[in-house]
Amino acid sequence: MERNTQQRRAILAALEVTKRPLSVQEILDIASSDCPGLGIATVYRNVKALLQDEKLSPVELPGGSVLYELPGHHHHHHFSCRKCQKVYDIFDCGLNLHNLVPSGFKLEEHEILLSGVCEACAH
Amino acid sequence: MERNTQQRRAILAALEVTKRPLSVQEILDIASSDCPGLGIATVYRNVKALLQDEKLSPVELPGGSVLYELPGHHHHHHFSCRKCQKVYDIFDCGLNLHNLVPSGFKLEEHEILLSGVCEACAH
DNA sequence: ATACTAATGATAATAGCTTCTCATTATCAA
DNA sequence: TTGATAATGAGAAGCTATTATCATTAGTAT
Repeated sequence: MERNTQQRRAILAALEVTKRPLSVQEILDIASSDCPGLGIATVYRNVKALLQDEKLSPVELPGGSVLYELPGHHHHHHFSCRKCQKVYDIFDCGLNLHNLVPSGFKLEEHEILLSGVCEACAH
Repeated sequence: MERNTQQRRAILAALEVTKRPLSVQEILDIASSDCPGLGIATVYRNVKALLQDEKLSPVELPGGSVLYELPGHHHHHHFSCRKCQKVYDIFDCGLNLHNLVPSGFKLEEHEILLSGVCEACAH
């Protein structure tokens, strides 16, 4: 059976309170204030379990880092700050790219990654 | 001084012939037919040097893999095949996303990554 | 052709991140 | 409460990608 531990509650609380995608290390740092002594292995274990239960969504960034956020949002994009490395959710999606970022944010670059099946593999 | 070795020629030839972004491992595999015995360390060394000389451009994918392609193209996007994992260049960019992919290709997903400076860091 | 030395190939070492191990702790059904 | 055991923390181990080491090879100026 699955136990409702202090550690798991602190991890979920960190994600709920922060409202943006977090790395494993960020989850550890934030949840540690609720739960002193929290170990990195426990964060990894819980993140893995939460992903399998679909209580957490991965956000994969170019460069290799993976962040996690609570699911339930509909389609949205992400804004990555060049200076602080934080990643913010962007909900509006009219594809006028400059309108996507919140006021005060400066959009400098964007990347579009398309995926699907290429011609050679379509058969 | 910089020497024009058989290995470097084979590495550049692999990128010229293939006309799509390649991973270090793919470069090794393809260039090995021109240059049997080619070592992975040599590919890393040459890729690093070519990047510094801006004779090669990195293509960073969500999930962490980094591919390399010859520069000189103007702004373009990439199409990643779900089945064969190959990445193709997409040159047309009208932002009608379905028009971006070549005929015969099936567009299933796209990701947009915006980046810049967030409000908190703008000051 | 020769000498100098940059570049190479094989492999050891490193780095960063993630998972495993295991003794201990804490949750929860009864 | 208590007993069974899932979950934890600490650190070892594993993994993957990249870089360093070093004896040997090969490009280049002469």
